[in-house]
Amino acid sequence: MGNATLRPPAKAAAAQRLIRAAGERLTAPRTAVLAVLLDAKRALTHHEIESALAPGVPVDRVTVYRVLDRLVTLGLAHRIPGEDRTWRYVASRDSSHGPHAHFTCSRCGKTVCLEAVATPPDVKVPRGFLPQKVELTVQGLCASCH
Amino acid sequence: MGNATLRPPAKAAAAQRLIRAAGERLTAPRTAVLAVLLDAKRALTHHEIESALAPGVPVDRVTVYRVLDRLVTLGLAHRIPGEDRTWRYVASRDSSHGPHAHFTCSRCGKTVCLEAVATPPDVKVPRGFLPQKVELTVQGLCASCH
DNA sequence: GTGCAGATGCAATTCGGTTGCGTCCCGCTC
DNA sequence: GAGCGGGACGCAACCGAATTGCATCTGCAC
Ligand SMILES: [Mn+2]
Ligand SMILES: [Mn+2]
Ligand SMILES: [Zn+2]
Ligand SMILES: [Zn+2]
Repeated sequence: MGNATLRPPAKAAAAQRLIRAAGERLTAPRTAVLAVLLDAKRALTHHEIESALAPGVPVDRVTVYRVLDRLVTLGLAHRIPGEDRTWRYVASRDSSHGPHAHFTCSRCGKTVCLEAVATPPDVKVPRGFLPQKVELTVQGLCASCH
Repeated sequence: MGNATLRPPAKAAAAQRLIRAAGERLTAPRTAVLAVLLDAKRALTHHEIESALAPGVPVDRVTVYRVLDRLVTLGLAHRIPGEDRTWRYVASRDSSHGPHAHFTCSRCGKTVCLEAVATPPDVKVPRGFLPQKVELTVQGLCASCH
């Protein structure tokens, strides 16, 4: 009825579909958190996710952490370690495209996926070492910070 | 006179030379911390550095943090962000060789420089973004963990 | 509708790192 | 070799992201 609710965004339905498809129990916190991620144009911190959630159903901080962990495990999201010691989360748009680089603005912290830049799959490691995952992060200034 | 002191290691003299050469005031904490780094064969956490220091002159935790910051600023050491949200520090062996990749064991946390692997200098970023530093980290299992 | 494994909420805790501030001491000057 | 001044140090308090323990609740298979 024309109410002014800004959250949850239209992505809620998509979120539900993805969670179901992953064979997970469908809960309000999961739907809400994933919807926020699907709606975002950049990587979000736990804190940013929490406040994007606030107006609707309140979700406990710890639950947000646990939901995010779960989404990452399921491959529905990935998380990026930050220079500022906080994780940032992004919905994994398309499970078909591989691991990629990320850019973080050292001034405002804004973090985005560089989907065009694949991480090198062929790094040479010392004898006996078993490489599993390659992380490629670019620090610098974003468009609005320089 | 033949006492069994294990610390500071023989690298103390080298540490003093480097600190002097950087135009810095020579203090016991600085010498001790840098000597530990010069003696290490892998990247060390703040905690590891602190305990490597312990038997000799006790140095305050906070001082260790400040000394490490300073060494990094001076280019005498570099630090590596970890998946476990802790920095690891390495003496910068040779100021002449550029930025390189790192390997971190996801089981034991052991971190080493992959000096042979240079970080790609040419990453393509979105319009208006200014890249400044590229971080290339390989996660996996070290020789003694798999 | 019932039962239960799994999910949530809440409070307390951990832990790497930082800040404020009074005291100390390195290295320069005379 | 004393005197001095600014930087370095030690100590205690603090911060914030993330984790843990546990009681309660709930999605969903039956
Ligand atoms: Mn990404
Ligand atoms: Mn290195
Ligand atoms: Zn920015
Ligand atoms: Zn290992």
